[in-house]
Amino acid sequence: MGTLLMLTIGRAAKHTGLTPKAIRLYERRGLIRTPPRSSGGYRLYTADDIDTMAFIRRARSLGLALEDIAGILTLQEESGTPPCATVRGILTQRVQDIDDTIAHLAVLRSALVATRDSESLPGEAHDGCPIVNAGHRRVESIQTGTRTSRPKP
Amino acid sequence: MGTLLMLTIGRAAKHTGLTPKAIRLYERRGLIRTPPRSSGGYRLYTADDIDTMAFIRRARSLGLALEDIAGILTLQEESGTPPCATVRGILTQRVQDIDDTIAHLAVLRSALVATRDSESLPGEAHDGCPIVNAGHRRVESIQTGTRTSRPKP
DNA sequence: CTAAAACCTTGACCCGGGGGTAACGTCAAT
DNA sequence: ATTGACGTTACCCCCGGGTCAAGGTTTTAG
Repeated sequence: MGTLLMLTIGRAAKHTGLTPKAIRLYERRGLIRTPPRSSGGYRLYTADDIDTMAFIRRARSLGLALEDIAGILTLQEESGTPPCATVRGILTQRVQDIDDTIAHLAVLRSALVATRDSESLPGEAHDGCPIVNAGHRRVESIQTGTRTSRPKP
Repeated sequence: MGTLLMLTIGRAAKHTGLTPKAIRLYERRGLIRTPPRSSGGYRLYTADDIDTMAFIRRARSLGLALEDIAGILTLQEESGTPPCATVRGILTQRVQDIDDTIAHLAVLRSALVATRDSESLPGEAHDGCPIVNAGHRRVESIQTGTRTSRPKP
C-alpha cells in the first residue's frame, strides 16, 4: 500500500524505461493525464500513471503509433474495459503495414545489389561507376517550346 | 548543341521527375550548385544540372540519404571521376541497413501477431485484452529509495 | 547550510519534403 | 498595350518521435 506515493518524472522514467522528455511528450500528446504538481512545480505521478506509461512503452515497442495508443487509452477510460476488437484491428493493420514495408525493402534491396554489382565487378575500372551512370541517357533534346507538356509518371 | 539552353525550375522538375520544392531543397542541402538567375530572379539550370538532378533522383529511389548523395557528388566533382569504391561501400552499407531493418521488422511482426492472438482468440471475452495486459506486473514495489539506478538498455 | 543533482519551461533541430500564401515574372493572345 | 493564365519567388507551418540546449528553480545529499 502507499497510494499516496507520488513519483517525480525522473523516477517515473526509471520505473518505466522511458525518458523524462518522452513522458512530457506523451503528456502533450494527450496519452498521459496532466499530473498534479508539487509545491515547487514538479510533476507527481501515481502508480496508475506508471502503469499507463509502462503500457505505452510496450505498445511503442510493438511499433504502434502514439496516435493509435492514444486512441486505445481513450477508449479504455471511456468504457472502463479496453475494446479488444479495436485493439486487434490496430494490431492487424500494423502487421499489414510491416508486410508491405518488408516487401518494399526487398525490392529496394535487389535494386541496390544489382546496381552495386553492375559492370566493373569483373575486374576493371574503365569509366563507368554504378549508380552514377545507371539509366544515364544524356539530355540532348530539351525543348523550351510550348508544347512541352510531356506527362510525367 | 544548345548549351545556352537554360531551364526554369518547373521545366527542370518535369525533366527529372522531381518537384520544384525538392530541387530547392537539394540546393539548400548543397547537392546542387546555386544556379544563375534570370533578370527576374528565376533559377536557370543547364543540361548538366539536369543530369545531376536525375542522378539524385535515381539515388533517392534507391533509398540513399541526401547526405550520402551529397558526399558522392562532392567526391565526383573533386576527383573528376566518381570513386567507385566509395560508392560501392555506401551501397553495401545500405544493403546491410535494409537487412537489419527487415530482421527487426520480422521480430516485431511476430511479437505483434503473438500479442494479437494471445488468449481470448478461443472465443470468449473475459477480462483481458491483449497488449494492454501483456507483461503487466503491477507496480507494487515502488521504492523512492536511492539505489534505484537500474541500468537502462 | 551548501552544493550538486534533479526538475522546470521554452524553443529549436533531425529527415525529406508537402502545403499554403502573397507578391512578383513571363509569355501567349488579343 | 493590356489582359489573363500560369510560373516562380521567399517565407512559414506541418508530419513522428522524440533529442538537445539554455537558463532558472527546487529538492536532496553530505
